[in-house]
Amino acid sequence: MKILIVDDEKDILEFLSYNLQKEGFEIFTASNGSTALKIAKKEVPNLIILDVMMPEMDGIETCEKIREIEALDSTLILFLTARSEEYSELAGFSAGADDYVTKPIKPKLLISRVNALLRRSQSKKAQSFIEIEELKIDKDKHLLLHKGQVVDLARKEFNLLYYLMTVPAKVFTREEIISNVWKDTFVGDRTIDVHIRKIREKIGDKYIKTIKGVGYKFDV
Amino acid sequence: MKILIVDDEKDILEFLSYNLQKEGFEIFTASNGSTALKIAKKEVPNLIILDVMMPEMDGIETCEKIREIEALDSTLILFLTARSEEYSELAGFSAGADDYVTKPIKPKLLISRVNALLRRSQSKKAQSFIEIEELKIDKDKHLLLHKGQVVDLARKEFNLLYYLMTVPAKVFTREEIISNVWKDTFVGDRTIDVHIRKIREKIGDKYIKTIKGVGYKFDV
DNA sequence: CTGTATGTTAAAAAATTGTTAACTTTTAAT
DNA sequence: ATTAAAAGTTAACAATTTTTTAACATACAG
Repeated sequence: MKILIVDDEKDILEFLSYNLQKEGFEIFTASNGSTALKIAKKEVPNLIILDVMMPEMDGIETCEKIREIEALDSTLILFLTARSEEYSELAGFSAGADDYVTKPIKPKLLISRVNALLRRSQSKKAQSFIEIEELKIDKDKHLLLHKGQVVDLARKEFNLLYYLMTVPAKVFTREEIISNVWKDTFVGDRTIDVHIRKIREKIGDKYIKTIKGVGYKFDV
Repeated sequence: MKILIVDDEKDILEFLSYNLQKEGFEIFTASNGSTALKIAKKEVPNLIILDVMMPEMDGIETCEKIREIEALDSTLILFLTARSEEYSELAGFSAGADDYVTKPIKPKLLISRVNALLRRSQSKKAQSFIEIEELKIDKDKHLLLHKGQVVDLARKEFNLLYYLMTVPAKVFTREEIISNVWKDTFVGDRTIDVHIRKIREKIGDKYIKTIKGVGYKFDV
């Protein structure tokens, strides 16, 4: 794994190089934005650690330039910021950063963040919504759209439908449904049926199918 | 751009004033921490350059006091340190500094760092407001406009609304809200409800939606 | 047909949120 | 430093919605 570290302060470059090299990463360094761009183009690192604060071309600007280079499309960018800013305010994210660490840098924390980032990039980023035919269900927004119309579902109804939709066409037994949607509370079988009915009332009968003697499945 | 320079040595004050004035900044000076606080409160400078080593109230202490003043929330602080300290040990960052420069001061370096800092704060400012339909909320100005009219929100109300608006349509759980708006103080669920109610009183019911069993979301 | 599984309904029970007012803390002004 | 005003928090309870159950109806496989 190649990591490019960009900072105008030699102390920090050495400090980070030392700590990351110890972890077995291949380290490149640059002390300003334009050098960083050159090295990045040549080496195509997996991760670039960028100091936000640099004279001339600062981290944000460098980040934006990097994001314009197609070859560096899957390169991760981690920012070093001086003071902890609120996540949602951090300008770096809009410039295309993937994570940030605040100074003063604790080597252990940095290393775990670097590893987490690289691990995460291996697996695809999970989408928060599932879209099947005329139905779109979004867990983050807790929103169900049916033919573009918002459908109001209570929490259990929502969770149940979402669960069925996670694996379309698979039949879920009531047992599976209870242990996944209700977790550790016990409910009778009829309870599930009632919820299914309420969902059907709201989105129509065609989506949820009953497999007699087995359970329910979401299917189109 | 207003810059407040704080140092107990007159020579340095003059030296820095001269160099920064030449760059077109509006300069204020103070020779000790308590004077600095008074001037800072009155002038609300964009940047404060603080000498770490001062008799009585030192730079670190002054910095902490400044950080407690809400009006100076977006004021940047740059430290002057006498000798290069081990980077990871620099106490200034934990006190809320944004950057530091080591003595002896090279005017060119200082100016480029000052410019980099101010540029950063500008780009932060550029994305400090969110506008959705008839609502415009500006974090820096702590200002909410509803149909072009100013709406007075208390601080917590403001922060809560701003937080919800950062990701429109996403449902935030009370847990998320508490850890982001209240940070590390514990409050009961009812407290959030009360704040939500007060916001609704001021901007109407249509914007903040309750997702029963989940949380609240901002949606149009 | 018959027995079992599922559908349906309404009502009870439980959970969640809304609201008010009292109280505490913070902030700003003197 | 004192004090008044504003902001923030909480408890108590009301209102609302969700969830569950029980009872009974219906469907369907064999």
